[in-house]
Amino acid sequence: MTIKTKNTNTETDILNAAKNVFQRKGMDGARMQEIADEAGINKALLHYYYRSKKLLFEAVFKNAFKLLAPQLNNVLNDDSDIFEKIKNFTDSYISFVLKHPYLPNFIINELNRNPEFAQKLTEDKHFPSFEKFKKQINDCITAKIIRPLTPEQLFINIISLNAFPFIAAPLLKGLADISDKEYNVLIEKRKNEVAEFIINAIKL
Amino acid sequence: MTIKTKNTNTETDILNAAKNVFQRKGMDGARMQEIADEAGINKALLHYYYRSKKLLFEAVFKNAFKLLAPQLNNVLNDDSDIFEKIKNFTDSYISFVLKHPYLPNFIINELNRNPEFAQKLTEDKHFPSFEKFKKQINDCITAKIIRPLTPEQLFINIISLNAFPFIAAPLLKGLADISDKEYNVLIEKRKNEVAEFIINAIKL
DNA sequence: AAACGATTTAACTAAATGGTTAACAAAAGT
DNA sequence: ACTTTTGTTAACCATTTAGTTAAATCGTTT
Repeated sequence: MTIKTKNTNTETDILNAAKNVFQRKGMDGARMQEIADEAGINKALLHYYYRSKKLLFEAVFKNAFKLLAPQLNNVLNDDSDIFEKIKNFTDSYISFVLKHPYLPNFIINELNRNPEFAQKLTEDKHFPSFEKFKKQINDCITAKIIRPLTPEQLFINIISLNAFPFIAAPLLKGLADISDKEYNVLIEKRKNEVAEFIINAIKL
Repeated sequence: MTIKTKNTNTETDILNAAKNVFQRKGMDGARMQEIADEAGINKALLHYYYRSKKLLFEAVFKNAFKLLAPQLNNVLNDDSDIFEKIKNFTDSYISFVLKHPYLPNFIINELNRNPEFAQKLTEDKHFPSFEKFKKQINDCITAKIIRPLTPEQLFINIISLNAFPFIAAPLLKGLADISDKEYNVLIEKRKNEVAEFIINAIKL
């Protein structure tokens, strides 16, 4: 068994550098030279590992989505009851994004600029399915545990309340006149408050 | 009084073309040639009216924000009582974005890529102020009309629920397995449902 | 030591891109 | 009428950019 540490390292170094640059600047704003610099290698080696900018970008994007998908599955495919699920999801999602601050914006952004991407994603075997969540919500409504509303709307609301504060951070900070430090405190509190908010909105 | 129709038309033609291209492709993805084509003029004329890509972009961005600001003022600086305000805002905001689908994503996006922009915006005289809303919410809490929560969190929730479904449309369509047509129907329903959702969440 | 893969260097290409120039046309001012 | 200003164009320029190539170096394996 040969030690291919050096080999493997550069490859992930590149991927990591590319992630940083792409997430900061987007596909169009990113420069191959900048990625090479950030990875501590030269531009030729980039093309040695990933033939083109497009392929490198796709690798980064797939990686990013692979990271996000399990988070979404916390709400779509999890066995806990609806209120627990909402609590768990908000807490874990906010923790997750605090660790990967550029990720949601990156994904949403490139998905907007490239809607065929979304199409391709859904065709993937590992793409989260909506069915289980749909059934759970409809069952809760029948059992009069929550107010009647379509699963789709509830899902959109849950994701909106959790994801938007990160995506629109600069705007919201400006509008609500909050400093960076205060904003972080506020986000931290949302781990509980968002769940409460949603539960109050739907509980019967 | 001379008729400067021709003059004025090309200038706004450019601004309009630039708006379309910038909102579709972003600052980095947009090409001056494409803007010129869309405006039906020569590239040199772009630089005649707006000296550089940067200046043209800033003109487009300011215009976009000027369009959005009054919407935000519907929630921040309006005299109606809190429940009416929420209903009015969701209805009018959703109608507004249906007319300008690319606008929220454009603003949030470029604000993320360029956080100094946000700083500059807040310094503008016409930038919405948060004070009135803050007082209103705190008064409602004291009067036991709504549950206790900070005005900032409520504000973030309101904006999130209204704006995110547009910004993340491709992702949400994919996740909840909704066609474009169905999604529009769903958005239309949100004009009422989002307001209900929020009011249920906060009403005592 | 030969062979191999990983990596660097450095020069290069071809296309795209933002921006300029100079000349021309059309209005407006005199 | 003619001069000045404003609007518009085609051709051009300088720079940037993704991507290539070919030769050299270095480390590991055989």
